[in-house]
Order: sequence, then C-alpha cells, then structure tokens
Amino acid sequence: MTSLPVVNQPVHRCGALLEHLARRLRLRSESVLAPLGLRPRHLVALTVLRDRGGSTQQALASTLEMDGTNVVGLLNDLEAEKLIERRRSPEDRRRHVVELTEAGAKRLAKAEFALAAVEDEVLGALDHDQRETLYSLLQQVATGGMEAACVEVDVCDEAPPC
Amino acid sequence: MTSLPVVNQPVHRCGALLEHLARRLRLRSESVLAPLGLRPRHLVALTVLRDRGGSTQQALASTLEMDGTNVVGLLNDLEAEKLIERRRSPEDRRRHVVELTEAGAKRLAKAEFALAAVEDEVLGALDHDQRETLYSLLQQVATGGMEAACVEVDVCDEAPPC
DNA sequence: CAGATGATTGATGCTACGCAAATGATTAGT
DNA sequence: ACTAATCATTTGCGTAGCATCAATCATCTG
Repeated sequence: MTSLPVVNQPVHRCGALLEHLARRLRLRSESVLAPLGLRPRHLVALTVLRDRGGSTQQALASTLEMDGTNVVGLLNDLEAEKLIERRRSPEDRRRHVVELTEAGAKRLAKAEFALAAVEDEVLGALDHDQRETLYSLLQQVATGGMEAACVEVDVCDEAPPC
Repeated sequence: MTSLPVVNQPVHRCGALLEHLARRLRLRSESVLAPLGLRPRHLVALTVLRDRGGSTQQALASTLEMDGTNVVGLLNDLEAEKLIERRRSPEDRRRHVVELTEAGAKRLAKAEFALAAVEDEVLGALDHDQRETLYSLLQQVATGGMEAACVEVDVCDEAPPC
C-alpha cells in the first residue's frame, strides 16, 4: 500500500478537467433537453436503465449515487411521462423493478440525437476515432465502478467474456 | 447543418457518461477538499489560473462559463485566503488581472495530492497509460474549446483544417 | 463632458440535494 | 401467527449553488 519508489511518472490529474467539461456540456444540454421535458439527470437515469435493461430502485440509487428519496422523485417524473415502468419484483414484492418503456427508449434516442450537435460542439477538437477512444475509456471507468455494485448478483457462471 | 448521409457510423454519445462520472468524482472530491477550505469549483478556477498564468476576470468568467457576478464571489473566497491576487491592469485600470499567489499554487498542489486517492478510486478501472490517454483527450477538448473563446483574436488565416 | 464598460455588492428566486420522520406493503425470524 | 426488519414512497425541512436584476463606483473612449 505504501508508495513504491518506482518511476514517479507525472500522472496527470484530470479531476478538475473532467468537472470543467462536464459543466460545459451540462449547460448546453439543459437548453437542448428542455423542449423534450427532460433534464440532464433524467438522461443519465434513462441511459443507465437502457444499458442495464432494468434495475431495482436501490441499485439505481447506488449507481447514481443519490439519495433514495431523490430517486423516487426522479422516477416519478419519468413515470409521469410514461418513459419508465415500475413493476413489483416477483422475488421480493416489496421491490420495484424499473424498466424503460418503448416510449422511454424512443425519447432517449431522440434526446441523444438532439444532443449530438451539442457534443459535436464541445468535442469539436476531437476527431471520430478520438471520440470513440474517449467513449470507451469513460465506459470502462463507469462499468469498472459498477462491478462493485454487482457483486451481490454472484455468477457469470459459464458466461464467456464476463 | 442537415445530416450528411455519409457512413452513419455509430458514434457513441458520451454526454450522460461524462456527467455521471463527473458527479461521482465531485461527490468524493467535496469531502476531501473540505478540510482544505476549498470546493470543487475553486479547484477548477485555480487550475485554470495556473495553466494560464493569470487571466482577466472576464476571460475567466468566459472560460468557466459562469456569470460575472458569480466569478466575483468565487474570487472573493480565494482572495480571502490569499490564494489569488487581484491586480489592476496597467492598460485598462478598470480591469482586474487575477493571478495565483505562491500560497495558491501550494494549496492547489496540496489539493491535487489529496485528490489523488479519490481519482485512483474512481479511475480504478484504468491503467496508467489509459489515464494518460484520457487526460490528453480531455485536455485537448478543453483547450480546443478555448479557441472559440479566442475568436475575437481573429484569425486562423491560413490554418489548414479550421 | 457623456456614454459605454468592468468590477462589485445586495436582493431575489429557483433548483438540486440530503436528511429525517411517518406510512403501507411485504418478507423473515422465532 | 406474531413481531421485527426491509423497501418504496411521501412530506417537510434545511442548505447550497447559481442565475438574474438593479444599483454603485471607477475608468475608459468618443
């Protein structure tokens, strides 16, 4: 755990950078998303739900790292517009399984399309390949953190490239 | 502005992803930064000032994309702790030139050091090279956006792919 | 001198977010 | 079967960031 006196490579800190860019993206996204009745935070939730194909509210709260009560409000917004569905879990009927509706998937796609211009503007300095690289890195970071949250689900039994 | 029916490559949208990760980083950063009397937003400002070696308040407001009045408050915080200095511009004495003090540079370095653990946790899924790649991509995006703010400086006259 | 500009302050309001307490439904332990 | 714990939900409260507007002062420019 102590610092190995290896090479002392100048690892660049990208915290501030990330925050800065996220802000720029968010500011522009808000105005683009407003006509669709969505906010950036809704987009994030929808994206997670699509990528997972459904989730418990708790799991959602944990990956979004927000308070359970706030997740309720978030989902209420989305449910009011029929973008998601809450269904009781068959295993534990206290739980709600949240899933994207077809309308939700459509709206999400629409939003992403609308956001394309914004991203093009913000990421203008990157070419296509660089954007893909950035995407895969971010994806890896995001899902890397996810593993910890999925430990409880045990098995990838025979799953090939888990 | 219409969609060119070119190749329709599946360009992945990383807006939501970026936002998600920025949030995770910010949540953790806040608690780490608190003992240092800083907030994430202060860090961003200090970083910009260091990278530029000083800036006008207006320029700062424009790159941070925040309202001028809010920048004032931000700088007041930093000045109260002697982390920055406001000096009147010799050319236009209405303007303030903001610069990092030595104490500011130290505090920034301290904060980044304290943040290293947080980043290691969040970026745990990436190895050293990947982090460097991520850093350089983000850096490129950030400084790429800067050019737009420098439009007033006219020209990319003969610049090839402007 | 007159009007525009930069910095600053103060007031107002909105929104996000976390926290706590109460309720109803459901599951689990004994 | 009774009791305790768990999950989702609601409501209310408090804090904080941030935008916006209006007013003021110093300074520059025509």
